[in-house]
Amino acid sequence: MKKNITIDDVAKYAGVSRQTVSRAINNMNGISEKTRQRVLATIEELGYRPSRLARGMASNQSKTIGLVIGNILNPAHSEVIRGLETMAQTVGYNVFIRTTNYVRDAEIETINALISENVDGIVLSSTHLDLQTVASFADKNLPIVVVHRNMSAPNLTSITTDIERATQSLIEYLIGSGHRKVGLLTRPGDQENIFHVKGYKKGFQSLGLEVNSNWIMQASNTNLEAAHRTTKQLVTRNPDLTAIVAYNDMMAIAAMHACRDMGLNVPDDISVIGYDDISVAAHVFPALTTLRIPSFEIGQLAMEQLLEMIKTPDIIYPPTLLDIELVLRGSTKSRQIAALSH
Amino acid sequence: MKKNITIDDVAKYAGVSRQTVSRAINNMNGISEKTRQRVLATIEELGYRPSRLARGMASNQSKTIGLVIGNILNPAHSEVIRGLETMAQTVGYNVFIRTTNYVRDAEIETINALISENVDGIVLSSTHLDLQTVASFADKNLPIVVVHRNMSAPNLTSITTDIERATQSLIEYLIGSGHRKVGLLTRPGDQENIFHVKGYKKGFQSLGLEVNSNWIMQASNTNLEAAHRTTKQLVTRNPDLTAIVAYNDMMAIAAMHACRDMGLNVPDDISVIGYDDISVAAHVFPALTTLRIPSFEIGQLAMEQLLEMIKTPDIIYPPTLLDIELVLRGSTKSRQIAALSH
DNA sequence: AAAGTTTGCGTGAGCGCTCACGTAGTTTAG
DNA sequence: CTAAACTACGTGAGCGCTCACGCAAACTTT
Repeated sequence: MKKNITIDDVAKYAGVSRQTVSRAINNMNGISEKTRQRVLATIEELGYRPSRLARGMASNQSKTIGLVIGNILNPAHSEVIRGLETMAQTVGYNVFIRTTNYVRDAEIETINALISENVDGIVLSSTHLDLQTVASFADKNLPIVVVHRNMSAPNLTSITTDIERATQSLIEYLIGSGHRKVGLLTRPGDQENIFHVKGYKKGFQSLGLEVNSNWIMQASNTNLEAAHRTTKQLVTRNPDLTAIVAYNDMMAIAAMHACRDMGLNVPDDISVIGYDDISVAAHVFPALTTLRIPSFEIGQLAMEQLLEMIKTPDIIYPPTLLDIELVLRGSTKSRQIAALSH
Repeated sequence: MKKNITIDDVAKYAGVSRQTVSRAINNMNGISEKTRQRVLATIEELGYRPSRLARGMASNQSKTIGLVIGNILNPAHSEVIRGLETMAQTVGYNVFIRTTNYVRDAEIETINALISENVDGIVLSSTHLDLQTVASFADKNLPIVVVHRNMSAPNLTSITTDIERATQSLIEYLIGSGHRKVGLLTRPGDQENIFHVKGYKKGFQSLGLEVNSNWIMQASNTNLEAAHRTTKQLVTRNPDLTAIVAYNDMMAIAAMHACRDMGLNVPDDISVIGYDDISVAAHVFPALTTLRIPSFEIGQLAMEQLLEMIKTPDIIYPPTLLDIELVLRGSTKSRQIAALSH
């Protein structure tokens, strides 16, 4: 058992006071350059590492933030985590990751738990909570960054993409390229609260077309099996669909699989579109057309914003809106003029 | 700013001493059932949550463990993390995740950093470090569980699968089903240290066949682009391969893509096999034949073992070896007798 | 040259817990 | 009926830091 070297050991060894060592490691002033060098040298020599726990206790800053996320299996989520963690590591912060399986109450409980664990801030991914509830948690001592949802309040900001508008554009694009009957494979939940659904409907409406509610189908879960099953139902119910817009790339891959199972060729019989542009999207067959969400960047920016808010609280930081880009690949095909004349 | 309720507040309110409150929340004895109930009631009433930091300071147990992993992008790794975290959450432990990009020195530095952050234990995934180095970190105050590598020492154990043996069996199976020229798409590193390569060679040797070193190709990286590129080179160099064994499912998917790009049909012209059985493997086209690694279970067991070691140190815990199962899907096809007569 | 200002350092307190004791009151053993 | 052994609490110390001071020495200013 290695004895732990404390700040007092360093102080004694360097012949200075505890506080002077503290000044050296925290780059505070009130210490001469000469002393600082000497202290840093002894720190190096003794292999001293300050205790995160003690620091947290004394300063009321744990250098830890919490991430509350539905699940971590989707590679797009992993990208967000990676962005967050990359940023966090460079500034010496830790991340507690907590999964909620998208259960609302679990989110609240998790946030409370994180507070009691003295986190300095929280990143909430795709929360189900409303602005008021989230804002009630946000505090000068607990800034919150919400990801994938647009929110703003004191000590609360967000990093988002405009899924609704991007989906509307996508629908307009699909219709413009000859599609008429476009299915939507989406997640469970109240349709009024799903940007994916709202944008889909707006797309049709903006072109003066009717939306057939049979074309919208919500999987019971965002996993691949549910997506596969639901796509089969969707296609069975609407055999004349020429395109399916999935909720994300993972579900889109399962949707393509389901189409194959139903004897449909992608993209000749039916086009499939996903969201995220996860790394496999370009490698599956057919390669998946997708709306690229900059997940890594979202994670990075979330951490950056959170750090800003920790440093300077009580300011209202404007939400960040990142662009979504349509990446055309082999899973989509335009319909010929014949269809347009219809 | 909500004032933090401390243990002293609870003590005062319940009319007992600090220590009695501590006894109540930690289920220690030396407290009557009646008092315990009363204390727990006031805790509930005041909404008291003990500070993880203070607890850690006082007890020298931070209830936090560290995970050192190469990257988190592979869904198989996410599964390990999920298993670890699921287990951790049920016992109130936190996990610090640190990525190293598979750099050896980063591993050492990361372990040191985690130690200074007072973690109670460490899980090392696919480490490059040798037994001696890892064992030198392991300590009664810092048990270590190594995942995907077989190691054992005091306060050090491992959860693994026998990749070498499974690969050998796979090769034997492939040859048994008529394949003769089997390519290996593997990761960078010294071939002597890659179980994947060792098992591959053993498979041929056990059947008295020559291994052609041209059939082995190491991607410069484990990402999809490198796998795609390397597969093309592998196929170009050996146009007569009838099967490719990839390092994992992600790389196998990229390999299938590369084969298509080269005008080869999978599985008619060439079979492709991966490892892990990640969730998309069953949904890509053709569905991927793979050696299933129980990643979630590995994560769970790693956490369980670590908790055991934290509770009862200085015992040698035997390594755990989990089974690998061959999952046959559409990406493989046996070669006909014609090939066997060769 | 006296007074004010800055610079460089040290000291005590305390963050919120747990640990190792101490001490009454109660039960058990001989 | 008394000594020994619990049971149910309370008390002081301390984990390793930072914060808010305090206080000399050096450096300006008028």
